[in-house]
Amino acid sequence: MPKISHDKMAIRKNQIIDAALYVFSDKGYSQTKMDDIVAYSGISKGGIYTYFDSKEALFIEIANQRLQLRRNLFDVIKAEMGEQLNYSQLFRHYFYRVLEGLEQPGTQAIARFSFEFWSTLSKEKHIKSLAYQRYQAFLNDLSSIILKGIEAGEFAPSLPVDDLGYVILSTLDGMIHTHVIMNIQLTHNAIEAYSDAMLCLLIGCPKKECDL
Amino acid sequence: MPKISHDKMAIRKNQIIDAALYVFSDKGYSQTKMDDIVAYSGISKGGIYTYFDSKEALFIEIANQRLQLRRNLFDVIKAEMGEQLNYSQLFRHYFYRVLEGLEQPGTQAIARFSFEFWSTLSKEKHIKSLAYQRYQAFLNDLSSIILKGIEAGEFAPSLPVDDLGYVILSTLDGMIHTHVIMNIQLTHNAIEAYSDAMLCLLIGCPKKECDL
Amino acid sequence: MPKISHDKMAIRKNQIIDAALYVFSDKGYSQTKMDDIVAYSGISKGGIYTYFDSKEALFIEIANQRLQLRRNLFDVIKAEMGEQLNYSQLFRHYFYRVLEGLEQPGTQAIARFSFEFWSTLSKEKHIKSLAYQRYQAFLNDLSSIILKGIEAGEFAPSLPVDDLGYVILSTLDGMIHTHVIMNIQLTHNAIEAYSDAMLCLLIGCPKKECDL
Amino acid sequence: MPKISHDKMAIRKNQIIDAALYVFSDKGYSQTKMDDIVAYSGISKGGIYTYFDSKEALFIEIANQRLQLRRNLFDVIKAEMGEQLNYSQLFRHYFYRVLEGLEQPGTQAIARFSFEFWSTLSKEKHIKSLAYQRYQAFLNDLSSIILKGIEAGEFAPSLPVDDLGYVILSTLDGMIHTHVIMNIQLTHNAIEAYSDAMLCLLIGCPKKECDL
DNA sequence: AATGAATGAGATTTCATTCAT
DNA sequence: TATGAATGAAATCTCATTCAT
Repeated sequence: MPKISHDKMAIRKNQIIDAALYVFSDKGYSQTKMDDIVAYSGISKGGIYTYFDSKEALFIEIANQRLQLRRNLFDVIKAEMGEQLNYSQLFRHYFYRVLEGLEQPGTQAIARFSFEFWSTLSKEKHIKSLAYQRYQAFLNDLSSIILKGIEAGEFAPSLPVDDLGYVILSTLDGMIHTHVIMNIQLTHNAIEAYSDAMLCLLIGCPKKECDL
Repeated sequence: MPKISHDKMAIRKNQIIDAALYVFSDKGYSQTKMDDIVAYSGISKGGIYTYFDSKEALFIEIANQRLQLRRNLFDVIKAEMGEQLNYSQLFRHYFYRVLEGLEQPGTQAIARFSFEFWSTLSKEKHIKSLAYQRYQAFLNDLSSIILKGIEAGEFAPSLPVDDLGYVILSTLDGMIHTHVIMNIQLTHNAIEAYSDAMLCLLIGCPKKECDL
Repeated sequence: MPKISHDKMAIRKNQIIDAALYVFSDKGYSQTKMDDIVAYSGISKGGIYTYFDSKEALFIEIANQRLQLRRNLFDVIKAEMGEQLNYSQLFRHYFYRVLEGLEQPGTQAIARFSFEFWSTLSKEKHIKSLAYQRYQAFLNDLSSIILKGIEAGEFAPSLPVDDLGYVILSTLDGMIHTHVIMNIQLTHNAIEAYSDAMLCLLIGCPKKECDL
Repeated sequence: MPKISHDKMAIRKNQIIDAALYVFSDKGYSQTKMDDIVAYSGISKGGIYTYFDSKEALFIEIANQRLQLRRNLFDVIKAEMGEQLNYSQLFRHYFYRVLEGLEQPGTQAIARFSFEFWSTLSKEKHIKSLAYQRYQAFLNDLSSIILKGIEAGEFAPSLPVDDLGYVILSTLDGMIHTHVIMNIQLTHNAIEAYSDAMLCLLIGCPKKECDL
C-alpha cells in the first residue's frame, strides 16, 4: 500500500528523466552535475535518489527508452510504407531514417552523451554486461529481418547473418560517431554510399566480380 | 644553449610518453591521474609539466604519433606486398591489418582511451578543430589512393570520393568501437563482410543489380 | 523549507567565522589554508564551501563584521560618556579607543591579516570596489559627526570635511600599520601626539600662528 | 681574484634589480614569479640566484635603495630651496614632495608592492628586525631635524621627539596606504590638511586653546 | 517520501629553489 | 660562472552520495 499512487510515482520518475535528458544533452554526461538535474527538474537531491540509485542509473533508464525506440523503428517503417516494401527498401529506409534523423533537434546531443557514457564506463563489469545485452537484443531484431529477407529470396549474403549484424550495427554507429563526436559534416551522398555498401552485403554481390 | 642536450630531452620526453601510454591504457583517459604518470615514469610532477602543458597535451602527442602510424600503414602494406598488389587487395589488407591488429597487445587499450578522449572533450573548440584536421589529413591520404585506383581502372565508384572516404573512415572506426568499447567479439567473418562491403563501394557494384 | 532551521545554519556559519578568525589571526591570511579552517572548525571542507564561496568570501564576512563594530564605536562612546561629552572629547576618546584597543588580545592579529588581505588583493576589480564602499561608508559616519561639531561651534576646520575625513582615516590606519605590521612599539605619548594633531585639524588652529 | 670584474658583477646585479623592480611594479610582489624576472632581465634562473639568495633578498635590495632615496629627501629639499628655508617649510615641502610624488609614474606601484611585502612577511623574525632597523634609521633622521627646529626656536612640541617621529612616519605611510592600497583619491586639500596637522604638532599649538 | 546540508577523498597545476652540466 | 631542467610539497575547490530531520 504505497503512500502515493503508482501514477504519481511514474509522473515523478518521468519528470526526473526528462530533466536528466535535457541536462545530459546540454552539458554531456560527465559535465552534468546531479545539482543541475535537481535545478532543472525542481525535485530535490534526495527525491532523485529515491527513484534512481545513481547518475549512471539515470543514464541507463534513458538509454533503455532510446533502445526501444530504435528497436521499433523497423516496425514503424513497415507500417508507414505498407506492404509494397521489399527488404532492401526496408533497410535503406532504416539507414536513412537513422542518419538523417540526426538532424532532428536533440538527437545528436543524445548520441553524444551516449558515446561518452559508454566510452567512459565501458570497463566496468556491470556496464559491459549491459552493453552485451543491448547488442544481443538489437542483433536479434536485425537477424530475424535479414533471415526473412533471405527466405523471401531477396538477400543472399555470403557470410553468416550474425556477422552481418555486427557489421551493420557497428558501421551505423561509426557513421554517427564521426558526425556527432568528430564533428564531421555528414552528407547525403555519404549516407547513400553507406546504404549501398550495406545492401551489397545483404544481397551478396558476387565477390569475384566485385574484387576483380 | 640548452643545459642538457636535445637528445637527452628527447629521451625524457619519450619516457613520459611511454609512461602516459601505459597508464592511459591501463586506466583509461579520465581515470588516469597525473600522479599515476608521475609514479610510473619516475619523473617528477614538475618535470612532466616541463614537457607537456597538461594531461590533454600528453594525449594529443600520443594521438599524433598513432595518426602517423596509421597514415603510413598503406605505404607499409605496399612495401611488404610488392608491386603485384592491386588496389582492391591494398584496401583489403588495410582493413584486415587494422581490425586484426586490434588483437595485438595494447592496441585495444589505446583505441579505448582514444574514443574516451574524443567523446569526453569533443565539445571544446580547440578539440573540435584538432579532430577536423586529423580527419582531413586522413581523408586526403585515402582519397589519393582511391583516385589512383580509379585511374588504374580498378575502382569505379558511383559516388564522390570524399563521401566514400567519410564512409570508410567512419565505418572502420565503428567496427573498432563496437569491439573495444561495447566489448563485442569481432569475428574473422565480420572483418571479411566489412571488407566486402567497402570493396563493393569502391568498385561500384551495379546498384540496380544489387538492390534488385 | 530548509532541512535544518535558520538558527542552526546561523550557528554553523558563526562556527566557521570563528574558526576562520582564529586561524587567520594565527597564520595570516595567505598562510591560512582552507584545511586549517576545516581542522579548527571541525566542519568538513564541503560544509564550509556551502556557506562561503571562497577563502576571500570568508575574509570579507569577517571584515564586514569588524567594520560594523568600528562604525558603531562613536555611538558606543557617546552612550558610555553621556551627554556632557563634547565633540573634541568624542574624537579623542575614539582615537584612544582604537589605538589602545590594539593591546586587547587578538586585535593586532586581526589588523595584521586585514592589511595583508587588502595589500595582496587590492588590484582585483571587485576588491577595489569593495574597498571603496567601505571607505565611503566610514567617511559618511565621520563627516556627519564633524559637521555636527561644526554646527555646535566646536570645530572650525579650514579645509573641506571630506578631505579631513581622508586624513583622519588614513592616518589612523597608518598609526595601526606601523605598530602591527612594522612591529614598532606604539607609546601612550604617540597616541596623544596623534590625537593632538587631529584635533588641531578639526578645530582649525590658526595657520599663521602655527606655521609662524 | 674574481674571474669577472667587480664592474661586470655590479652591472649584472643592476640588470637584475631593474628587472625585479619592473616586474614587482607590474604584478605585485607575490604575483611575481622568478621566471618573470628571468624573462624580463634576460638572465638565467641560476644567474639570478648567484647574486640574490631569494626573491625576498631581491625585494630587500630594492627597498634599501628606496630607503636611501627617502632619507636623502630632506637634504635634496634643503639644497633646492637654499638657506632661506625654515624648518616648517622644510617639513611642508617634504610632505608635499612625498605625497604629490605618488603621481609620478611607477611610484605608486613601488609603494604597493612594498606594503604587500611587509604585510605578508611581517611575522618572520628576520623581517621584523629589518623593519625595525629601517624605522630607527629613518627616525634618527627625522629626530635630528626636529631637534634642530627646536634649537632654532621654530618648533616647540609638547611631546617627546621620538613619539612625534612615530606619528609623522606612521601617518605619512597611512596617507600613502589609503591612496595606493585602498585606491582612494588623494586630493590636494587632503595633503594640505595633513601638513597642517603635522605642523601643529611640531610647533606645539597650545592644547588648551585648541581643545577648548 | 522528501529535503538539502554535510561529507571528504581527491585532482590538477604552480613555482621557489637546487644542482648537474 | 652560467644555465635551465628538475624537483615536489603544497593548495583550492568539486561533487556524487548520504542521512538526519
